[in-house]
Amino acid sequence: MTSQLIVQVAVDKPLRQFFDYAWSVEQLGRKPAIGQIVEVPFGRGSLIGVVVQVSNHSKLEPSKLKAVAQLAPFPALDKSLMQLMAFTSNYYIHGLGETLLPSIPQYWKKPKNWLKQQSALAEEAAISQPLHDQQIENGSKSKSLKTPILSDALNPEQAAALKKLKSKKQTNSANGFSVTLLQGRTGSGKTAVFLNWLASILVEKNAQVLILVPEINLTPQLERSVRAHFPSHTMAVLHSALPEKKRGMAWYAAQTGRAQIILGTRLAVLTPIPNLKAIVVDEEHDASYKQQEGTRYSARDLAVWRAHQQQIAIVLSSATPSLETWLAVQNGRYELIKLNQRAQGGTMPEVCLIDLNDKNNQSTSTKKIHLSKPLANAIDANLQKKQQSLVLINRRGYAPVLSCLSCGWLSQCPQCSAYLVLHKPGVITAKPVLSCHHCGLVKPVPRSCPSCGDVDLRPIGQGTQKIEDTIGLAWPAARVLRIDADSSRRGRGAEQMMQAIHAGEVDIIIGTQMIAKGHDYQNISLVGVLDADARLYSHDFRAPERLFAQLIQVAGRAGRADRAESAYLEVSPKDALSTAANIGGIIYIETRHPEAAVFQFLIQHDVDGFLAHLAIEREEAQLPPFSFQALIHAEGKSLSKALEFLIELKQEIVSNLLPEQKITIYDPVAKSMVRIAGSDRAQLVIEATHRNQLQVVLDQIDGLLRAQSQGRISKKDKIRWSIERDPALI
DNA sequence: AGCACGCCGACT
DNA sequence: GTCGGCGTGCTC
Repeated sequence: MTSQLIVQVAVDKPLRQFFDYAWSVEQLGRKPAIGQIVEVPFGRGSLIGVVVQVSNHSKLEPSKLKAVAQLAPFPALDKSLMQLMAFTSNYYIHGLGETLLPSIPQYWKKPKNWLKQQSALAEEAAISQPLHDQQIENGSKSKSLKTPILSDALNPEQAAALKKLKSKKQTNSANGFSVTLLQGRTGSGKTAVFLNWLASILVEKNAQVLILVPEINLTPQLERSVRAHFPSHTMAVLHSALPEKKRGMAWYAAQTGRAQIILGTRLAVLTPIPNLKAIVVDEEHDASYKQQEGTRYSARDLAVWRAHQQQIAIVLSSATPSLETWLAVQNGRYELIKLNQRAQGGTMPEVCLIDLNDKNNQSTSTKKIHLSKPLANAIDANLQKKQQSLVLINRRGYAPVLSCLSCGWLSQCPQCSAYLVLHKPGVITAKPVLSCHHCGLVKPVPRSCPSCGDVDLRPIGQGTQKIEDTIGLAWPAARVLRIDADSSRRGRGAEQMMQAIHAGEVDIIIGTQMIAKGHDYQNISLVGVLDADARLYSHDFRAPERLFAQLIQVAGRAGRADRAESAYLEVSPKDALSTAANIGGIIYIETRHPEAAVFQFLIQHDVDGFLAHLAIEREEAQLPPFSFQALIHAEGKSLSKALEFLIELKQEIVSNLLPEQKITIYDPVAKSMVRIAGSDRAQLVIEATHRNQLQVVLDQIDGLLRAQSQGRISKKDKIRWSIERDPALI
């Protein structure tokens, strides 16, 4: 006689409890296993859940117990993935079910897709087959297929880096965990180094490797080079823009070990990869590794945790490392491998600051009113040389900081290292106010500059909205292409635009910061950055770090070596000399604060100098990574209700706080973008000096909030709340 | 989170 | 007289 088997199942509901179900081995044809994906009856319908515990008894009356209805047609999620999920759930204070289930592709949450036999699924698995198979199928040998880049194709610096990475495996054979920062400027060949390293790991039978990339629009390019490097390996690509079935099949290929290389965006870090042997996080500093909904995890941080837990090596790659990673190197927790040369021998672009305070730089032409004189002249010259120019503009979405046009004064918070943000009348009070998003200070808007007395105070970033329209008018003969975030996000449009750019069908490209990412613009010799100040002076203390990374990236685009050839082709011999002098490209940055550290280090291309500078600033201000933060978000019908909710919460937390807990709880503040989709949003910043103390307090807060809520909506005033640990944006 | 049950207002 | 508001409680 078989004893009654009970499983506990996690479901995708904002409940902390699991649900008990009976498991019939006869009916289901399999023994219960933790990690098994199941269909269970729930209420009047049914749900997909994951088994998180197996036992032989339930506290529930047997009559209330229902039975597991069906099993997903693949193995249970492996133990180490379940541990990763448990960690993620605990660390980010989000239910296990709400962490587990969103990580499973939609396709597999539809039991009608479970009917297929495993053999049929294996055939459909979305993996790119080894190239020799495709050749046999097609009956043709493609000449366009690149041979893998072998280590002897690397320059000496790359070869040394590769050797160092490979040696890690032997020296740490007992303890396979290591984190290595692969730091090198754009074009230094980081990709070739880590792909060759992965190749050495894939020599092991059945080994799987994970490559994380920031955005979808970056993937096609890297995907191509990964394919080219691994002609005889299977690969699965995972990102959220994939059609449902494709994503399901790619996930299946990873989960069943069929895919040797898993390439994906942040969500791929939560993919089951049973034989994972190495991880690469490309562009590790990139903010898109941060999930901004549901379980708000950092894929980079989870990747490091996963590598540690599985005792494997992880490589973080970046030209401009995050301060967190850079400091971990300084502390000796991570290792560093640096690439300094430009792999293809190009030179670095010159960075030129245009001081907007200087009257000589201000535009004289009415047509080019939005552009400084030096930049307008440079574009003129570039057009004559038949070279492409890229103009980066700023987009709305940055909360305006108040600035004095005559002396450069900025509305800084007297008690924080953040800037006060200008709120329009009616948002916080009837009058416009300045408010600090860190500590909650609210001040009236000064009538004149507190520093020099001038009355010409203006929000930074004002007046750049229409630049897109007017720049086309300034050069009527030029072929102007606009690229915005939306169009570049959609794979097709972006690809076509890139082709047009590469084909030389475009003279001036206008776009937001988004366009600086990922793509190579091989013919661009001039980059203009308009209104960089709006991204420098922000209520968010990480703004300078992001701006620096973006500008370095932009500079990298302008300085690619290949461009030199095409420049020679199109320019007469006489001009060739001046063009040649210009080969590294030029990047012009318009600013009223040329003295800012960001720009000064940028001129020198001094990434480490900038990071060292940042580290000192952050330590002095006791900001992350020298402290640990969390946000409590609140969203309700009115700002006052949302603020009131957080004020009460703060009082409760403070009264529950133990004296030894070194926790700072700031006053609730309105969010930069207060109103979204008809509800007002506010937030509360919590800061701790120790990670563990933050964990304890956040667990307390979670308990407190759940006690007075239904799901994630408070009973009183129906405030929707959420907790965000290690926020990337404040 | 859904979804049902349940007790008070303006209405085909 | 009912249709329907959303407050409270449950889901194995």
